[in-house]
Amino acid sequence: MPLENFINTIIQIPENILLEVKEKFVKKEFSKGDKIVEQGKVCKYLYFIEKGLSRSYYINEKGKDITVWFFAENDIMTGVESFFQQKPSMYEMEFLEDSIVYQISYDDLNELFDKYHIIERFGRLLAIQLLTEVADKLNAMQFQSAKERYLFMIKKFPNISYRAPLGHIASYLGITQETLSRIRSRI
Amino acid sequence: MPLENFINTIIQIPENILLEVKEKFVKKEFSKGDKIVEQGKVCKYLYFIEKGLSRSYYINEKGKDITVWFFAENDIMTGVESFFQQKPSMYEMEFLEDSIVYQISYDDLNELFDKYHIIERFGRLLAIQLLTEVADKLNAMQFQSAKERYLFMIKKFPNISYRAPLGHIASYLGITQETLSRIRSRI
DNA sequence: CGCCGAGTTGAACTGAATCAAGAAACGTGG
DNA sequence: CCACGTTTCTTGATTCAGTTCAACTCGGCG
Repeated sequence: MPLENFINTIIQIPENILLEVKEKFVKKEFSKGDKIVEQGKVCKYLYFIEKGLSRSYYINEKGKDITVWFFAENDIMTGVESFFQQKPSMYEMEFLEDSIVYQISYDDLNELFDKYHIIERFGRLLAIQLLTEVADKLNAMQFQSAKERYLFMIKKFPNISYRAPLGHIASYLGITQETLSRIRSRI
Repeated sequence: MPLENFINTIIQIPENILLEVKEKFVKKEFSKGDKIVEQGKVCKYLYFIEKGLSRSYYINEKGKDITVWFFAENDIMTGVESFFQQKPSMYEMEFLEDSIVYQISYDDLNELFDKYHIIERFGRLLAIQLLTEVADKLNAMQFQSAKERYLFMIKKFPNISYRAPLGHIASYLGITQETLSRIRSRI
């Protein structure tokens, strides 16, 4: 089971606790276009994506749609600051494909954190892993050309260009759609 | 005591445990120019800065010195991936001012994580806080002009421009020293 | 059919990089 | 306390990657 495998890549958890964790994660299906977080509202769940694709994004001052992050198979997805601090979200989140996910509510997750030290540890290690990923992207954004960033992204989301519209990918990379189109045509 | 205050801003910890935590953090003084992490070596300690300033940086393919992050009063400083996964560091770290810090070793910290659930939680919440900071900078890097980024940084490190050389600040912002000099002259 | 959103292509423009030369500030030794 | 070399900062001229604006192509679908 993908969720179980994912947890195991981070930390080994005793069978009985793992069972309880899996019980708290509720399987849900979403359709392409479904929104799960709205700007200004609190993000209620943390999701594990078994199958499908989603993104977080916001509309900037100039009315432009900016993709912040993509989430694909075996990713943990949530509005981190909104979910963990239960405050209004800066971002929206929507599915780009019909998707199968497992969701856990803030209260249920905190119950697990309270009850099991090892789950708290799992949370810490997961946060550190996410931190590393964001730091990697920051580094890429800061010191690589548009083309290098595109190739860097392809590594993390190998088939994203067949799955997400060009405009979303471009804003994720911090470039315009036109520039991305030109980069692509030269490969 | 600053370290204690800092911990309290994240989570309330019982007096007796806090005492034990404080015992594990060893006070140290460093001089301007001292290196505490070298590229390719494992980062041994996590530091809390009571007074002073430091930075993490690396030398890129073209031989350019790139500042990754600054750490000032009341910041936690460490090479996150190197320290927590005990693997060779990509970065170096050095002090830019004579500094007073409290350091804790990997083993001692893990002992605390093992022993006290609440410290593990503190670690998780801290990681989430760092994650948010890095995400903020990523957002700034991606969608703001050089000038906006400079002003953004001033908020986070108010007097950095009197404390760190221009070149370090420029590479932190992802721009050249010349560009930063010009931005400054227009303010 | 004809419209509509998604992607492409072209031309002009611009913010920031690069290259190059000086000016200031800084610390170390005589 | 001054002189000298080194590091730090500024300024100018040129170049370039990527933006902007605008027109055009293509495939899908009512």
